[in-house]
Amino acid sequence: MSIAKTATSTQNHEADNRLRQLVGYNMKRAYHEIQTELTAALKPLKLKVGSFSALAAIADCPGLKQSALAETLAIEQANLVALIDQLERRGLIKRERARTDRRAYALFATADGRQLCQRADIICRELEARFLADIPHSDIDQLITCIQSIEQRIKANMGTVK
Amino acid sequence: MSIAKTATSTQNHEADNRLRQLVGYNMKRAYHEIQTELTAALKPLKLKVGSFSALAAIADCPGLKQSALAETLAIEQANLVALIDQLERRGLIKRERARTDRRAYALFATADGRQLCQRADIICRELEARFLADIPHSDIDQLITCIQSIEQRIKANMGTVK
DNA sequence: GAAAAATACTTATTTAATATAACTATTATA
DNA sequence: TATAATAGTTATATTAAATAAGTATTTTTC
Repeated sequence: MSIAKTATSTQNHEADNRLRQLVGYNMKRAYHEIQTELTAALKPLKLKVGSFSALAAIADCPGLKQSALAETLAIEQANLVALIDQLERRGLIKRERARTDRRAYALFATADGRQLCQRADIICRELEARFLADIPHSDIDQLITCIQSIEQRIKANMGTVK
Repeated sequence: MSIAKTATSTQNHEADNRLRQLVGYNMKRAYHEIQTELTAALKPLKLKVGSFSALAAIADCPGLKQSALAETLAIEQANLVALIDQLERRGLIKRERARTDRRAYALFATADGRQLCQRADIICRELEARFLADIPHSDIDQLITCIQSIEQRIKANMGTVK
């Protein structure tokens, strides 16, 4: 008599064994955890992952235009507007009409914006340092390189093919 | 005269240099690409990333209960209901009242469900194989291990602290 | 130089994933 | 037996992300 491999007998543990072999599934799960922690950590600054990303890019690239920012962060221009609006309302950035192109806005972080960005950046780094503790720097660099190369490969190879 | 480091002079490229040093940011960007491709690849099977995950877990763990599935996939029970409903309506899985606990449902994949799961699984693997080509298997294993350990570290260390 | 096309941003709307809260039925606990 | 906890459901809210259409301006084309 064959014993069915039921949930009870397998203790239901590791029902996602198959999925765990996929890079995508693991990345989704890990990022979800990171995102949850990061969102909580940035809350005191009234920043979210998205608004911090935008602020950091603007602070690091004064005069950046909205369209370029959207491209950099891979978000739709349309979705950027509210984000930028909020940052501007809080006095963290300002919009200036681009001199060469009156359609466009050049974005600049204010002193307040740069300062808050710096604080947020430290929070992010410290958060990551906490859960990356014990992992050698070289491994982390390698991890980042690997993840970036996956992103690049998909953007380059996919879509073009089938 | 100091030349301001404006977007024009920096070509706006790499405004996310700072963010690129963060594991989380890179993971978000990479996963977004993966998810887009995977969603498209599964579309012919009328499966999404979420429904495939649920189907695979059920197929691999016959008799799994909904609550256990939700825990495994780290999604809310409430959000699982519609997912399971759809899979059941399509005849890919069936719900059976657990004999020992009439509150609970034991979930089983049907023959159709197992077959579709198999096809979807192949699609996922082939997709990943395409963008992981050139990366040695050992590196991929290491990558997955690293990502999983990050997930585990966060779940273990965070929340408990501060 | 004028018409047409493209670009930058905005607005409004939709979709999808996720989170939360309250409810019923059943089981476990005190 | 009363109480609390669990499994599933329903309804709702929040959020991120995608889409489509509109205005102003610039670029291209004839």
